[in-house]
Amino acid sequence: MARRKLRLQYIANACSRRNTFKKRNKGLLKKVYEITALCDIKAAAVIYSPFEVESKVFPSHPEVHQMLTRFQDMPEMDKTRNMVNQETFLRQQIDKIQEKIIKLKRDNQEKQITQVMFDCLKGKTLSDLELKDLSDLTFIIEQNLKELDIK
Amino acid sequence: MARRKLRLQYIANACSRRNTFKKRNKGLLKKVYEITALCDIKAAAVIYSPFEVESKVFPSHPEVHQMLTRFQDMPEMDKTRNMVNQETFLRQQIDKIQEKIIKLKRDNQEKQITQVMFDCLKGKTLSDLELKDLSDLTFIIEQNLKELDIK
DNA sequence: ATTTCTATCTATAATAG
DNA sequence: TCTATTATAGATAGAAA
Repeated sequence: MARRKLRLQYIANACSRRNTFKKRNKGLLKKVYEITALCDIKAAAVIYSPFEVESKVFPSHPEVHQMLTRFQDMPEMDKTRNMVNQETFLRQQIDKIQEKIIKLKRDNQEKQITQVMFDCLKGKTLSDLELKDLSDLTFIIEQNLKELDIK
Repeated sequence: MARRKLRLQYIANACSRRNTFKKRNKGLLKKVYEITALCDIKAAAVIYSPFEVESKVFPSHPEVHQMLTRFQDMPEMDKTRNMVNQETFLRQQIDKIQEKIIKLKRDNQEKQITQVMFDCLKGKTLSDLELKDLSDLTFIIEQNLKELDIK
């Protein structure tokens, strides 16, 4: 029974792959149901199966269709916020790690922000800046910060 | 710690519900990724989260705000008159700060390398990266985290 | 002080080879 | 089926706001 740790790669053997798919497909749909029941949220999984004529989805097809339709109608930003697939999953992980790194750079942050502020003001006269009020300058600084990926 | 068997019903307690959602959401995404990798199929999960993370807003830095406020409060005549002096002052400050930043960057070289790596990944699609490399990538990320002593 | 969020730990439940 | 592996409930602690 010495089972090796799960290797996360394509299962070449068709029979094993089919078995794994059936088990995991079932487990996945169960998980989707559970999270909707426990947290009272809307969720759906769409799985295109090579073993079935019809792809399995949860919940019923009309409900999923409704959800996806609503999803398409959402503004672009809301889409990216709410849609999660294997691609955005990885990005979320990266974003999360980036946040941690940003935390590590906290001691540098003050100096960097000050740097940006000075860069904004460097060599500029008041009329160059064309500042109406404080918020304008704050906006400029924020833009520069984003370019530096400091946030 | 009496852990009871999972009762599959709405979790009334908001805190527990949120925790459960976050954990299961993460687990669900992992499962979706795994089944796509193992069985080479297309799958996606759409989850409407009631616990949206608040957008990261650049906090107005106290120091910056203080300086800008001081600048704004100057009488109009003094502003223009002091610009030259202020520019000189700013340049000196910039030089000092740039030296400090160079030092800090040298000290944080490892972190920066990691940051660069993530920057390279950012904005790439899944097809840009090779699918089979995803697990390796996750491994690399975890290794980097351990090296950074974040985990 | 208060609250809210996050991370981590461990025992148990659930999954998968 | 059987059990090693994985997921997660519940608790706790500490950080952040």
